[in-house]
Amino acid sequence: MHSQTEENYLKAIFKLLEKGEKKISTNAIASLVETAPASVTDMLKKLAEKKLIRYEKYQGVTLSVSGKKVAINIIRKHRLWEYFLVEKLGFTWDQVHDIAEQLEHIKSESLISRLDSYLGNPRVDPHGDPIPDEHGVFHTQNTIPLSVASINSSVIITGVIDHRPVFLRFLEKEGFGLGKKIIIKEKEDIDQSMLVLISGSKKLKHLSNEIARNILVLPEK
Amino acid sequence: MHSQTEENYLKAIFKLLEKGEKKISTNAIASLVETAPASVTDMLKKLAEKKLIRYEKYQGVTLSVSGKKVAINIIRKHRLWEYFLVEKLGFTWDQVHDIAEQLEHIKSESLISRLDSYLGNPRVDPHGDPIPDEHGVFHTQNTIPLSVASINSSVIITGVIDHRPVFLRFLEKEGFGLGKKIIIKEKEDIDQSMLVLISGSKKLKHLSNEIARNILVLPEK
DNA sequence: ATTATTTTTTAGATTTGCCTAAATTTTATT
DNA sequence: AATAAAATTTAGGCAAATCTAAAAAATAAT
Repeated sequence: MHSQTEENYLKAIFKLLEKGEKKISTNAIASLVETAPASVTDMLKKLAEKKLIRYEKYQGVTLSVSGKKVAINIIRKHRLWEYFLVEKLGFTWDQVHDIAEQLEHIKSESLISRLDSYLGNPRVDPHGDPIPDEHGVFHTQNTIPLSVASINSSVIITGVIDHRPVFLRFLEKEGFGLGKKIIIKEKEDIDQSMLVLISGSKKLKHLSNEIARNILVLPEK
Repeated sequence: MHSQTEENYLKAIFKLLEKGEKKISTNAIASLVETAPASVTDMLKKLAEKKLIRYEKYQGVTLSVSGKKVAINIIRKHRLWEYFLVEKLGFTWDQVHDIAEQLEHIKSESLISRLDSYLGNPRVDPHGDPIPDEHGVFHTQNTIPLSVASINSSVIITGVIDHRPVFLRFLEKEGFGLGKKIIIKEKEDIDQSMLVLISGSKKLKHLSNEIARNILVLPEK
């Protein structure tokens, strides 16, 4: 079995790989797991010995097949628990991250498989992030950042990039919850900010490009 | 905050106190937490410094008020999670201990209070053990071991003393689940074994005294 | 009341994960 | 290409929780 710490490192590496980078830097990992770079080096050696990552000094790391499996499983557990917390216990989407961060390390195959069925095998968590299935497969949709949606098009909010509670609460307050349908009415050349209409509502909302880039949407039809 | 290990020591001490002993021995704790006595001594010093226990060398330990509070809260969490695992996820009563042993250390007040309401504020866990309320109060019933129930009396099974999965599976297989009503038909002088009738069933079941002592019942009327 | 046994504690090490400071390597800049 | 800056690794240590072996204290047995 792997320690919680090992699992957190693998998850961090996976997230960095997912974000685009091919080779992952020590510093990037350090900032994700909130520890000193020197500690990361220690852990990388350990993970390499266990064949969970491929690692050569100064050259960055990548996940091995088994390391990737562990990482995906942690993400699966994290997202299933988040779904549980929101759908069954009534938490809001800005409150669940820290609790799921603990729950994701509970070790029991049968627990997760039962939880998955109990929840109805959800495909996405409360932030719209895909929940990998029991084989580690992500079923993703073709979403785009709201910032690149074309003018006059109609889109559905399916996720967020920024997961900070403060951002999530802002969206909630302004009516930009998951599943909401919006129409892009105007876009300023100067700063790429946009005026949008939330389906059902009367008044236009103004969104900076900074914010629009952090909202994922599915174009309609 | 306290470490998981500290929580486990406090829980162990609480359980020993609950079982009758006034002063708790190092060896008893060692066997409950499955560690060497020397390790227990180390931890006792640490817990005493934190004022969670009262400890004098060679004299055993007792819990302080704050230590007791921590212990009861861990037990509350353990039992609520066991209830969840059985009632919501469909586990059987012999499968939930090890998973709850992990879940009990998740730190979040709001999680437990929401879980408690979600489950309908249950009073007892799947083994019939009382679940302390949010103030740490146990609401107990006047149960007795089946072994001392009087002949021809009718009783309801409300709990078990032995929690080993092998014992629980035996009870389940023989039809002695929680809530079952049974009548004591005969009692052998020689070994105190008894013949009982499970309500609804036709044939008498034989129970050794050893087993009857590990079944808790509520006498009817 | 002495001796023997059991229990408990101390002493000294080990493992895991972390740290700071210094050294090394890589990358960027002139 | 040489130097400056940034990133990474090594070295040496620390804290938590554990262990074994040896010493000390408490309890039991003669």
